Amino acid sequence: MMRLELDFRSGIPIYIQIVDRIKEMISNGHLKPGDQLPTVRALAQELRINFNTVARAYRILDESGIISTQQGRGTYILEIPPPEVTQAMRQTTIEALTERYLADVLRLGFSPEEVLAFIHRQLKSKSPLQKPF
Amino acid sequence: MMRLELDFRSGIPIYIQIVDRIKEMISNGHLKPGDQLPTVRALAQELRINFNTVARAYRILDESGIISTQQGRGTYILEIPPPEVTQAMRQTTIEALTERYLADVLRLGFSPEEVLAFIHRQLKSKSPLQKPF
DNA sequence: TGTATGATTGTATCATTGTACTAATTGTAT
DNA sequence: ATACAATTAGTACAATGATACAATCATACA
Repeated sequence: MMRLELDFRSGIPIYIQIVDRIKEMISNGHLKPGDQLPTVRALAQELRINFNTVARAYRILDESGIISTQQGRGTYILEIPPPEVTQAMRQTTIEALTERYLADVLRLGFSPEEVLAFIHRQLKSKSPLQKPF
Repeated sequence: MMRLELDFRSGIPIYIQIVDRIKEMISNGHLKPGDQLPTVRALAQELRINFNTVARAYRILDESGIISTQQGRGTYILEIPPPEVTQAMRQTTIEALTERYLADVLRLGFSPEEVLAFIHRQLKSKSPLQKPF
């Protein structure tokens, strides 16, 4: 149960209200990373609204990188790793990733030139930013 | 233990991700004909997903003639991966590998230039190129 | 050997989850 | 009133999970 109250007379769209309440609950610790949010249908029933409205709110939060919605699984509050962690990961991770990538690709029989060509090509048509859960 | 990582936020269905990773591992020799894959339950537990999702991936690979799943016995890489399959896989595999590598690395905050520099550096220290099995 | 039995494997089916698309409703300016 | 845009609802769908099942294997024992 989600103790989330709406004001239907405020003129503020419901999906915005949901977004704001959930942000609040994360800020004040009522929701913690890893917590599962109610399903769109469950929360919709609780609030007596259509589940698509909840889905819209969830989508906004997802695009903001606050939650992770996964079809068939549910929606979860995202872990937000502290900056120093990601910074420490940066160096070791890129080395490991590159090592592994090159090993795999060379093992496939591609030449270094081909690999570079691929990198260049895909770098040009790149849409950035997705995070693993 | 199966080095197989999923991205629950990519929007790409999990069963598709599993199919792709296994194709990759076959292409680059990490999996060889005759090798037994993890049981649907074992892999599911490792990935923290439902075993039916693994089963779905295995079924697709089975229908593609890449693996053989046998009720009560397990699933195995087929002895003779169809040539046209492996050949076609080679291309899609490098594309998938590259795309995933770049996504990972760019997410860490590296610029395309830095990535290219890294690649160049490691390619130099990586002496001869190997042939595909 | 042969067979009984329990464990382990993949399979089938349906429920539950979020998604996509479209239609209806509501608010607001003209 | 009308038109337009934003919001909400209806419907169909795709992905994942839960549960019960069938086939095979491993083991013990006669």
